[in-house]
Amino acid sequence: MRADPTFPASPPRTLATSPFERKIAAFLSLSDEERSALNRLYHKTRRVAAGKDLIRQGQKGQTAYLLIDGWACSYKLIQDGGRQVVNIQVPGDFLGLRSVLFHTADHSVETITDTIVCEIGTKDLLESFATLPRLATAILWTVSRDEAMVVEHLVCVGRRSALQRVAHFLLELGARLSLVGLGSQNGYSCPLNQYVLADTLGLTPVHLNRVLRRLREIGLVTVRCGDVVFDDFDRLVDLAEFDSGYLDQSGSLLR
Amino acid sequence: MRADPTFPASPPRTLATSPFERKIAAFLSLSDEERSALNRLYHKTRRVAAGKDLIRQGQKGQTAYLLIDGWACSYKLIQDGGRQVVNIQVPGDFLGLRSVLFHTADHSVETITDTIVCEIGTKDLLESFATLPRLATAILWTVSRDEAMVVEHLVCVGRRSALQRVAHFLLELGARLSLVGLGSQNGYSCPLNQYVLADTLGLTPVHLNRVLRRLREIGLVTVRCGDVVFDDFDRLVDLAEFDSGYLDQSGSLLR
DNA sequence: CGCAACGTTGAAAATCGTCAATCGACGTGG
DNA sequence: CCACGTCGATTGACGATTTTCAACGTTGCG
Repeated sequence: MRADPTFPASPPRTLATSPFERKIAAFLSLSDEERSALNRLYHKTRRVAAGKDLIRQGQKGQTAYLLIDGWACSYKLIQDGGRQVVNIQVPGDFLGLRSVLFHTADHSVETITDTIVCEIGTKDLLESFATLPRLATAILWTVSRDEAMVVEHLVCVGRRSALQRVAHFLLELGARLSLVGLGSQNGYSCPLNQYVLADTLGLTPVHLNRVLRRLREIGLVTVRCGDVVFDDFDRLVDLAEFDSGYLDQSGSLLR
Repeated sequence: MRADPTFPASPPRTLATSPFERKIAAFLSLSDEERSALNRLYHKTRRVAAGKDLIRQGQKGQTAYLLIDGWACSYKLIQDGGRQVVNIQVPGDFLGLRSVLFHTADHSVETITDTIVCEIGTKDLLESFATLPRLATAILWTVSRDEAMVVEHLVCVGRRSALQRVAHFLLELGARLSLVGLGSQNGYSCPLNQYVLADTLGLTPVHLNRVLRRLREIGLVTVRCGDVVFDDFDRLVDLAEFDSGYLDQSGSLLR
């Protein structure tokens, strides 16, 4: 196992108790008061089956969620029936946070596996800004980080070949999962089927399948049966021109 | 001039004095106290020549700016020397706001025309959250709206044909310019050359040129000599499947 | 004049999508 | 138990889109 700054080998060690605290631990640490106020924002915890729309594009007055366990994806529909998956969400990520300030949801969120989610009281959240400005900053950081990920996704789809795109995506997902202890440089468990991957990467399922085959044949990565196995991590990073700088925001402005 | 909700015919009438106030006027109106606190955040106003990098990817401790006059674009470089333009900025837009909370800038911002920009004291901005929570909400809204635009851009590049992509982009830009009184359903003045357009839309300049020719030949839109002229607005909206819902956030949660 | 930036075009090649079909795994109802 | 349908993965053949390479025209400017 090499010490590569582009890929954290182990999850950060923190004593954070909630998923959100864990997520922002690299950015700032909350006071006890902020911590307890935060816990009051978590409402019902719900189990949601795989393949359900949690948030529906065009829906008014939506709620936001925190993803506790399982996988989800956010996507936008287009008129011909296709869709573009904007982001894959893994445990610790917010769902629908971006458009809490919008009247109607501008995207949908669908569960990919069975999940456990936690409702966020968005009105409480906004009102808590008055007493907890550092919380406001933390939320702003979260939204900014999400945007950074979408931007990198855009770069991938706009300017990389299909081969690089797929490689880059698999590496990025691995890096994100490593941050929460669900992946390593060897690989990770991944419940995404080829249709979701294709919708994410702006490819057709058929072409994605061929690209995956090629990546497997040249000995870089194997995606099969719900597992991603990095056969040659270094060469894969090289091919994808992967640099996790936009993910690794540790040591930020505030502490 | 038809009354089409997808394209505001005239800019909103407000008495807002600063570009940022004008921008968020549809979302919330600020008190006098908030207004004056906001004005204290505006530092030096600078003139910047066309073609300069205002923010450079990888730079540490960057400043954010408000674009007062002129055009700019934010982009990310890729290793082979190419780039992906993430967004075009027009008067009233922020530059570099997304990564104020990041140690190093994750993207670059380049001026396209001669511009006038205004430095934002980002530390003051974050500190002002303590006394002005509504300002925090407004900033969060701004970042969320920017993200919504990037998401729509991603959908364009990932799932639309080159023809639709170009048409959609020209319409979106028109809608944004209309909001600040710089465009209409007839068209607008546009200083973007074909290289910038190509880098924005994930196409080669050569192919972009052919697409523009086709759009002109079928009588939809003419892009020439720094002007965009909508020859058949309705058919263009139809082709692009354009729906400005993600831009028009008027009537939001707060007032 | 000569150079540089931008726009334009043609021809050939590579990439990617579409259509159609097959295969295996899995669950469900008869 | 088995037939059947569904879902996801896979492959081939073909066609469309997009890129690449190369060249040329125009404009503006030192």
